[in-house]
Amino acid sequence: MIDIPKIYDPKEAERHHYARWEERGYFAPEINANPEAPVFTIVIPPPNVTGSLHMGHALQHTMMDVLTRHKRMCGYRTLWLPGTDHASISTQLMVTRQLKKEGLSRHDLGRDKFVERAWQWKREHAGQIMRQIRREGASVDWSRERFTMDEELSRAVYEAFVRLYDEGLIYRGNRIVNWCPNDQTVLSDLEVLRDPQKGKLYYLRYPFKDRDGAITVATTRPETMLGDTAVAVNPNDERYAEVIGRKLILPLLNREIPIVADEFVESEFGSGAVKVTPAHDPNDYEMGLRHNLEQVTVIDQFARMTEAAGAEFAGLDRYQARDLVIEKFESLGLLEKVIDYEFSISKCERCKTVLEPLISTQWFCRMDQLRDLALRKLRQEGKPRFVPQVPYEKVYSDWLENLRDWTISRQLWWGHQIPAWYTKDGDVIVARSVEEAKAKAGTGELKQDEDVLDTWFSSALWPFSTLGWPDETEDLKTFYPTSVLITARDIIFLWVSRMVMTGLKFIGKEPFDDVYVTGTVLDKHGQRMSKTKGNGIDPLEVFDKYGVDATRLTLASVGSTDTRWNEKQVESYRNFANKIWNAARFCLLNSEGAEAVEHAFAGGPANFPLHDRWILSRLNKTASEVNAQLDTYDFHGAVQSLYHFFWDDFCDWYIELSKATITAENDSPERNIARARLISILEQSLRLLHPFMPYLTEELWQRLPVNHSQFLPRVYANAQPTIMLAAYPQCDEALVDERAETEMQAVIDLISRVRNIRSEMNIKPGDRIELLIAAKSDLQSVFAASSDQIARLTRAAQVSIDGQVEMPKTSARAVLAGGAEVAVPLEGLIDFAQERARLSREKDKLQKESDKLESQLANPDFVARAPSDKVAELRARIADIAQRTVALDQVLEALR
RNA sequence: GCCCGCUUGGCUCAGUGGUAGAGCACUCGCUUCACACGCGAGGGGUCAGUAGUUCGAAUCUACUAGCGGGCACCA
Repeated sequence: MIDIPKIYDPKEAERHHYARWEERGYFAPEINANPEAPVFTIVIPPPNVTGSLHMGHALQHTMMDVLTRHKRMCGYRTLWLPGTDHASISTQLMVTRQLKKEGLSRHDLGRDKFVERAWQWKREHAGQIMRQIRREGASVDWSRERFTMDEELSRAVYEAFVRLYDEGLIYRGNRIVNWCPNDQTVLSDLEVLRDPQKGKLYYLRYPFKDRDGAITVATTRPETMLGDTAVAVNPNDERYAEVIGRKLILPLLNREIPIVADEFVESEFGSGAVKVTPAHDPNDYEMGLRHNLEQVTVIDQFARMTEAAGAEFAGLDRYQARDLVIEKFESLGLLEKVIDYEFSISKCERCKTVLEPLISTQWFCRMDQLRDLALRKLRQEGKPRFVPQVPYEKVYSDWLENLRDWTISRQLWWGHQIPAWYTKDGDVIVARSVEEAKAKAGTGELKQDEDVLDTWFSSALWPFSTLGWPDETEDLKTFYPTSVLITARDIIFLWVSRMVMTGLKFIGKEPFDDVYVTGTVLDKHGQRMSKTKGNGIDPLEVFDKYGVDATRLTLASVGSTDTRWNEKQVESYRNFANKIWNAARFCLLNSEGAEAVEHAFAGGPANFPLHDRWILSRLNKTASEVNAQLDTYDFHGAVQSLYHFFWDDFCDWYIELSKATITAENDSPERNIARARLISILEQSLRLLHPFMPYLTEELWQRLPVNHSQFLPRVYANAQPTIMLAAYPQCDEALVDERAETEMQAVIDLISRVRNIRSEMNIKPGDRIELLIAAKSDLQSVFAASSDQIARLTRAAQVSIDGQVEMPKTSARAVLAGGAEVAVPLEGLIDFAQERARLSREKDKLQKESDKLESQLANPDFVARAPSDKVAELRARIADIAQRTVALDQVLEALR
């Protein structure tokens, strides 16, 4: 006899199957030998090499794997391509930290050695997240794993850079940028964090040059006044109309600065006059350009005051300088007032340092043309298609419309060094390689730009650089555009939009048909999980505690809406996994004699017993639902359909209904065919479940006494049987049987009502009862055919069925839909009062429902305007209730 | 300031014009020969509020309130 534990141990299954799938090459698209097969492609959003798996990854990977496994089983050639990105800033941060422990700075090491250390660090750490992805069960094709700094992908980066430069879409310029004084690099607008702060607003007086009095300006950053080169007012502000053009004396430095008029200034705010610091504020920078103002840099790249700030300030930290400025204004009587003020401050997304706007020379990518490509694609062809469309399509297009040029250089060493070289004369040569640069320059004396590119620049090329671009590889032709991108909403701008733009630019096709935006798993208080808050849940710990499959079901259920983490939910899916395990255990313990399971339902359903026709109908409807749900990214709905089918239909009813035949001692053909059918339904259910629960389903499927290769399409002729390559069940319309479902429902209702009587009349579970059933001809034959099962499931010793039955007075009764009645004789046991109360409650319920329906029907507008089938349906329901009410009245009368 | 989302039983969430659902929690009864990570039977919601559209609204529209998010920022 087979020995199967009562409790499913997920670790056992997780240990074995993944390695086997991977070794045998099942994840690679080549496993499908049909060159005509449709193609399904996903590229993974590359995690940082520095990172480890968090809940967001687990969520996205679950959905990607569900889709990939589903399509693979549906006969597609599927490619899910894994990889990581090099994460310039964070990796450099990590390596720098490591060096610091050795008492070294990156400059002590020098660029080459530093980069070598970074590679070493990458080799040591990339393995971790790759192991974690394996643990998830992700069916990614490891043979195509990529890293953004691989030679091939780097080639794509340089190619893209050169092409964009040659077209004038990349340029080098001197502009105001977001500078991180800690990381010592520029950041793009998207890497800036806006952090609300409680601060102060300082009102400073600037005296006129040639007359008494002063103009008051308000500022949150007094130290920047040292770099002021003007004061601006609104041209329509009458208060200041006559001072426009006059000169002020900038206190502390005694610099002469003009009063200019600019529409940007809002008269209502502060004093209505704005100090202008072109070198240290983006808006002032713009204003400075409009009025030809001098740019005086008073803060340096370390956020310290420069010589230009004056001898007293030079070398001070910006915050020390602030205090000193205020102190001096106060002593000069030029500090009008200081008020509390809330505003947002720009911080570095990674290290949270307050950024310093600085003017510096950087490389930029012009976005106007690229943006237009993306917008046109969206407006004319609706691509890519966002799911859910609301609100993401609008979020995406709104952002594109207001797009500014992208700062792509970074003052870092780890990353793609900008492929620009400078000659001694200062000429710039942009080329794919140093050799090409030398050839272009006609000289070997070149110095390469020190900076590297923003990591997102290489990520933007990911959907095609990973497939071999710029070469026209077979992979590129076959797998691009990819089918769907699954990602979190916070990188729609950083990443999704940029991939679309580069894809359209370089390939002429959008990189993916669909973009599915997942919801976010929040903590139990509704807060986003984050490292700094320390409220994150480690998916690996959840895997350990509840199993990977249960975790996957939980995450798939999140879908596209934010959901609070609820461990009880995982527990319930763990229980579901155990339920599946035990259902299979039952089937296996009763599998002796079951032969040719794949032919268990041969011969068509016409002569099958009701419960077989019913479960086939339910199974095929479920297959239909789940296929449709997965095609529309309704992960939550698919999980619900599967859960309901397996637990409620298959376990609670089909298995129970089958037991009468299956557990028979004798080796009869009826018993054996019923056993085969039970296993067949289980086998198909496992295939339906597999994309969500890969480990459990493989484990059980392998144990089934079936000819496994029968379920594998021919294109896998050389593969060992595995459920992951078996065909995904499709709906066979011929097996959808509404009549069987209606009839089965009547049987289920009957059994439920009798159980209700047993419970309410306090009949002991072990006590056998007698059932008297009265039903009209059609229902009568249905009940008659199922009488053994009815007896078993109501624990009845005897079941009598007839058209008309004399119901004993001492019986508990129930009136069913369709006018059927059931009585449970309870000689001497029945409490008349209790039974009357029970039936009255039931009658009240019916009455309430009937009243509601009647009032609807009483409305002439309803009858006139509602669709006729709705009206008919209503009438039928009323009639049924009326019939049942009459019957109930008779029973009540008899109990008097 | 602009834009968006959410508000359904104690909790976490489904449900998008026609009889309010699930899981968990709760009550009662069960060591019934797959499963106590279980089985059977129950209780519990005027679907945030107001007004409207409609024969009919949890579902569509408008407004209000609360919560959450995005974007732009006022120095």
